[in-house]
Amino acid sequence: MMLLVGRTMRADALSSRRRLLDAARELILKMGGEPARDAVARRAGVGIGTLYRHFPDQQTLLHAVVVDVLDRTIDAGFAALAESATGGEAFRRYMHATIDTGLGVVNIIHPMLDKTHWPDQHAATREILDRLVNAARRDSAVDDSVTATEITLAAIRFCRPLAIGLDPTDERTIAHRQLDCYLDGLMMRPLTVDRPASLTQATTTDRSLVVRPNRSHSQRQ
Amino acid sequence: MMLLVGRTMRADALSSRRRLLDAARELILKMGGEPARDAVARRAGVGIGTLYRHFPDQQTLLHAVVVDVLDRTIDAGFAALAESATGGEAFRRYMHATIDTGLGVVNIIHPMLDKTHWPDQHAATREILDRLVNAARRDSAVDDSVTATEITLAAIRFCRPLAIGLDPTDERTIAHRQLDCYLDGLMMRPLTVDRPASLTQATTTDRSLVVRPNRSHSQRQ
DNA sequence: AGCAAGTGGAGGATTATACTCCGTTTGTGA
DNA sequence: TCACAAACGGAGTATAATCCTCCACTTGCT
Repeated sequence: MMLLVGRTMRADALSSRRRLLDAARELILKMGGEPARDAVARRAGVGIGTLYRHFPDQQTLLHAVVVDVLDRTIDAGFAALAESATGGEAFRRYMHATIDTGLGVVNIIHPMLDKTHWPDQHAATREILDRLVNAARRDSAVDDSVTATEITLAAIRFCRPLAIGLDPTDERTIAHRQLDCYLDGLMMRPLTVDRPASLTQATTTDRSLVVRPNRSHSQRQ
Repeated sequence: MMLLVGRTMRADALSSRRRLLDAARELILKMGGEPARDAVARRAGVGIGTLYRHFPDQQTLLHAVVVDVLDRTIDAGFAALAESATGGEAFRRYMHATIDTGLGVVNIIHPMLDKTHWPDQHAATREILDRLVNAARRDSAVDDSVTATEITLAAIRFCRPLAIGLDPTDERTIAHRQLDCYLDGLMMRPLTVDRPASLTQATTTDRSLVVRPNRSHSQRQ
């Protein structure tokens, strides 16, 4: 009767669970809030009854989505740390992975859950992020003004769909390309001025760059 | 009986209209789709009856939102072109303005409107964007691979709220800061490699930079 | 083959949204 | 200041979406 997660689960149940978690995550990222249960089941391609058996209430579903996303992101974080040559590369790799895992969903869901927690995953995610930021700092890929919070906010931004009806492939391509530009900008931060003179005037040969963290934003408007 | 837009309108009606347009725009950006009429009125702080008097149906409302946003963006575009010293500066300024005007709403709404158009505003917006991109290219602030389409997609990304319950001020600050990083990355694109060697290794003095448009994205996973 | 485990979806209860109507309030011009 | 058209607000009803249960049917596993 009771549905146990793990090896004891039947194959089709496992597949249903996966589809439901994916569907829920995608809908939350799209809508920016709690998705309709029917919509989750429809998108997952399973019956509504199946959804209710796996996740008796919304809390259970949202909690499972968070744990799933965090687990997958943690894996990606370890892989990035283990397989990258530099701190900057690991950091960049991790950020791209967060688009695919949908990490941003955690921050969107968080305020909707009352007193339900996931201490292990939360601590692990936080620790990995800190390690990645520290590694990137150590290699001078980013300067000390780049914080874990800033990174988290970027992850949320880039994992949300644009809501203009793009197919998933295009959506993904665009997000990764935009993230790359963002990271380029973030990683050049310590050396940038409003813009390097070499970029605005092709004539000059002066490449001395001034440290100025806040750049053009302060001069806007 | 009929509500005419313009000088003939009473002051309170004009104010209601403004509040309604702002509320609708914000909700569309937040939800990524058609907002509930009641929600629009509630957020605008006006009665539901007032909404229906101003905009008898959803089409009328959405159309008005688009025209309003485009008009304000066009103004910002002219200001950016007129008051900026370089093409790159004008371009950057315009992009920041699109966050404040909420330009991205146009692309979100577009597919919902059947056969209703706004030819003047559309043409003007397109022309200004082209002029800005061309000006930026002319000044070598961006290379030729940067297209109007890419810019439009970025505008959509950065004008959407993060959906994590931030207050409007923080939301705005974060968006502008993230956009700045993105633009830094975009504008350095022609000169970047995976990352300039000077950033990853403090030791080297070699600043010769190789042209490679696609950079790190291609090497990701 | 057999059966526990799992699925799907009809259907009734509940809740949200759409829209109208009319009594009350308010801006404006004389 | 007054008078009145213009505009406002929101109660109330119709309609639609969403929630959730229940059980007959299907399927993976031993």
